Amino acid sequence: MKTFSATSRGESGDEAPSPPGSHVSIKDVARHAGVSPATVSRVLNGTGPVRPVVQERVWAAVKALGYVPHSGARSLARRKTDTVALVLPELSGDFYSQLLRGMELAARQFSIQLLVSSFHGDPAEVKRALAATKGRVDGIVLMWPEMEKDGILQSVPPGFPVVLLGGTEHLHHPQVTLDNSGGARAAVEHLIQLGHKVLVHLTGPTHNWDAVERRQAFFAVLGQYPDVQGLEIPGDFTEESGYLAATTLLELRPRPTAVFAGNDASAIGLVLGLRARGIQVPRQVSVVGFDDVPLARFLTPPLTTVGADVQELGKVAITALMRLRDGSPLPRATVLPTHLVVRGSTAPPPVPGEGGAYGS
Amino acid sequence: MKTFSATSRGESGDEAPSPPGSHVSIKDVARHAGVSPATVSRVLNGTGPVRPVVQERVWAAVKALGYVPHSGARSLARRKTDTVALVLPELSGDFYSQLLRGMELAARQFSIQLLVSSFHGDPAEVKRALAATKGRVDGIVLMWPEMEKDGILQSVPPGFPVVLLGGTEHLHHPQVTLDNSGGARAAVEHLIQLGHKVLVHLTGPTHNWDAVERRQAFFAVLGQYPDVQGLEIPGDFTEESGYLAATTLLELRPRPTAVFAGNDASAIGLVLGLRARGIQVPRQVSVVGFDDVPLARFLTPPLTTVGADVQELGKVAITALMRLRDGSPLPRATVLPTHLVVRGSTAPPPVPGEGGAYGS
DNA sequence: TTGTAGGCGTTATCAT
DNA sequence: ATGATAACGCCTACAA
Repeated sequence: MKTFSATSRGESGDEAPSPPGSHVSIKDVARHAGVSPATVSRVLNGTGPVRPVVQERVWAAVKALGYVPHSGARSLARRKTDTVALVLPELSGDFYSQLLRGMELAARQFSIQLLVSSFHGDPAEVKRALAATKGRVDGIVLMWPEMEKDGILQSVPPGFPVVLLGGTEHLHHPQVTLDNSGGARAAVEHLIQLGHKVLVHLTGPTHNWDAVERRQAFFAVLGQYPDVQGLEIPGDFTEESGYLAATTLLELRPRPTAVFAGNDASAIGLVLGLRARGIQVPRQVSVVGFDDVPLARFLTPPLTTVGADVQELGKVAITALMRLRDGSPLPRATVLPTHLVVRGSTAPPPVPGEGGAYGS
Repeated sequence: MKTFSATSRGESGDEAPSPPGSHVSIKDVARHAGVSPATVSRVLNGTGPVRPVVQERVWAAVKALGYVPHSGARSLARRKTDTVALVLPELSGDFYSQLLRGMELAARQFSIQLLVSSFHGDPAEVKRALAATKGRVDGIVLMWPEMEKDGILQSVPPGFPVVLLGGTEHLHHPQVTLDNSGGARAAVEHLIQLGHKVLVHLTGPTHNWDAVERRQAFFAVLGQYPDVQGLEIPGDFTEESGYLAATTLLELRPRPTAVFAGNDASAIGLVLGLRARGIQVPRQVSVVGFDDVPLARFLTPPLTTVGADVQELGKVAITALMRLRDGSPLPRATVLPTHLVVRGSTAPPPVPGEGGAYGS
């Protein structure tokens, strides 16, 4: 039941000072200021020469009418939207949360807007999302961690600015990624340095690019240490798969004393599963994760893991996209560093005879 | 140095089958199909009658040229963008993460896009963000937890669909909120039921609406229990303020045995601060938070707190906005339930003489 | 320095 | 059933 008196303009400062129902356009401003729409456009955009007196009049009209430019029309005319699309697997979770924050920060710097969408692993959704961005954005940041591509980028015309986020090596677009290999190597070498001789890798999904890179690095490092044995247990990055892996782990022979999990979620699940079976971490089994989620430091014991500046990742992605848009030269790939965070879930292997060994 | 052979169409299925550099419009499709743009528009939108034969021809042309509609132009012509703006205080953090997820889920249902921005407490940013949405969106979800308003909504014309998220009672727009009062009441009553006689409320920022509501509820409940005493310590929702509050708490006389913190972050800080001073939770002091962040259950002891379905909050906000847009009747306010989650950080007060009391 | 006119890519109203 | 034509709101040569 909202009502407006005709004289309510500027009453509480809470609403626009314009008469209700009116959609004021640049023409209205022009008329009110006694000039042409072109002139209004010029003073609004600071383009072209306009006499100071006229500028005053235009601004006055703008304020009086509460005029706000129609960005849609503006975009159409300028062929530039000042908006970029973010097409991500998910929006929730620590990782995406940080990523979004970084992107938002960068977006503010470049004065652009963010159009977000997530596809939850569904290729059809990706295509839909990408198609929906046509004519709405100046560029796209796409994160597609799956290995298969098959025409994901159909609807985006060649030459349109696209930056790939995360490990999708297969498309001809610049990409920004985290150093999965380096991080994984550091993690595995840390375990080896501690003296572990039988390591297990709790893998991520086989079709996930990050998971594949981490797994490859795991075995690559082991290849350099002939006296160290490497096994693997299939997982899928979920906490549950980690929990279940605990059972599998205990049946393995020779008995692993350390696990490099594909990510923190599964590492946490593993720790929980191990504890449920009476196995102590890190006394009997060491565990290292990947991601350094906020929760990692609150776990008991605090989780040793591989961290990265995800916020920075987001910033870099946006910056790269803006470069692309502006036609600046751009490296085909940008790899951001990862670093090992040693906390409490890793320790030297139990010494035989001192009761550290588990099982019968 | 990207190059395209003229015959690369449909080669890898990775790019659009159209010749490079071309921006195909509805006119191109029309020409290719030997019809008028109007007809193409009709078959694309399923509006108006078109002979099946012609439809076939049009679709063929669409596919052949890899045509994708220009949503910008579409929006301008239809005066409908199928996009809504989300103007939030932050994008990162558990709360906003969940909120975003809920909104994204609902957005998918309504086939709309999400334009997001955050303002980090800066009123100027809010105004900028809101102005930037003009002509880009069909509606706005605004979360403005601060008490002051002063023309935040200047740039949005009266009658434009806006839904307020969280406690901002002052604007003439429908709002969707969580039941702060109910949750706070439940928390305080839980402590009283446990037998506590001296309670402390660790407050949030004085200018924050949620904080104010929770504080009011705290004292409202105490008003009903003459034998229970209530004190307050100023905080600001940060973990640090909670940590510092521990010191203040220990100096209070009479000695409080239970604390109702304004949110989880400060509750966690408090628990940490208490522990650093050798005070045991919950044996010596009980603590209850608000929000039920994921971390709460991993704390030692697990935090008793007030939870809510934040994802649902997001869904409801979007749904409300869509209703508004479609002119459906809408309640002025929708309050979503909160619920107490009893975990390990609350217990009966220490019995004097049994060594539970702290301090000298 | 300023105005006029055409166009951005679609949709919608009228004729035909 | 289909095709001109006029918006939608703004920008930008081109003229004046």
